[in-house]
Amino acid sequence: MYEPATTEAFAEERLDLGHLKQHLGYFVRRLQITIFKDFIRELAPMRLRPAQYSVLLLIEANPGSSQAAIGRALGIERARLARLLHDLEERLWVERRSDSSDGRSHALFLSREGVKALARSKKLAARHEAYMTELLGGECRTALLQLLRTAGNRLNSPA
Amino acid sequence: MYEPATTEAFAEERLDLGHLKQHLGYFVRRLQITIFKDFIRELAPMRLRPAQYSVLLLIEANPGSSQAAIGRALGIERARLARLLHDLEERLWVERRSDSSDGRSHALFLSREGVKALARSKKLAARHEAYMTELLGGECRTALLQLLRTAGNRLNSPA
DNA sequence: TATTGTTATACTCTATAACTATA
DNA sequence: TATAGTTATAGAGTATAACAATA
Repeated sequence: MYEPATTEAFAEERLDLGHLKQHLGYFVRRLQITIFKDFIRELAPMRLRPAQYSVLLLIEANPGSSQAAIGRALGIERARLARLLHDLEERLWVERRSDSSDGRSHALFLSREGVKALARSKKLAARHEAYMTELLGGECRTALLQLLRTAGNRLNSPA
Repeated sequence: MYEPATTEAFAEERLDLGHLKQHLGYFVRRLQITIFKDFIRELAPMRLRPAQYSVLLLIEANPGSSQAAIGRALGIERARLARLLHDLEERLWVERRSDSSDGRSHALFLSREGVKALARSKKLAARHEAYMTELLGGECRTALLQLLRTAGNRLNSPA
């Protein structure tokens, strides 16, 4: 009657997610963890975490921005951003210059080294994206990206 | 020429996300944070975090499961799950009984109080889902849920 | 040897509060 | 008074390693 085999198979069987299957947050969280783990693994040679990478990209796209503006755009608390930038400044990748028009603000720029480091990081990030695309399938990834942008717009526009 | 107004508007303008717009992980992370914040806010009366809630749901759907099985299903490290369950056991919501067939395992069950607490929590979680649906739009939410489940299956099936 | 569960440690991220200096 | 930036602290989540008990 294959009882032993059946028992073993049962032991390996996936558990029922139950009511969790109805929760968007559960699937979003699992996907986010998977993506970040792979990103962190791929970017490990640059010792760059996702938040640090996102800050570099925003400074690149918006040179001279204040810490407050970067923090608002990325949803990073100013206290945390201050320490994060301190680290990037120590690596000589980011420069904080005092803003002439507002003595409280720092204007942020990438240094030459920062530009080079970001270029290397982008190549690793592209490998990460390629691997995720391979796992998810190109159509699935594209559809997800589209939907998530829409969701982001709807969640942030009223604010 | 409206120069002052233009300057003010520019100061309030959203920054360019730059290359970040190409990264699935960025949008997934932002959505996950938004959803979890609302969940935590709504479930605050139960002092229940997302991970704790997911564990309760899995025990409900799979009574008698071991900690190892629950941890594998949810991707929670056994070390963390041990402390998480210790807390739920202290509240008298979860019971850990020794498994007769395997002396190493604990079989997990909801207590009567646990069942009641979970029922109350589900009502709050439903309010959270309703609010998120309101923000995202029902069609967007349904499409997202569908896509995220597909993504989850593709990411977990090879493992 | 491998697995289950526990304890402990360290690091990241998040959330506050308190403080300064500027506006 | 409000904002920009800094520092400090505490809590949650994650990743390890080490250990005892059991398989």
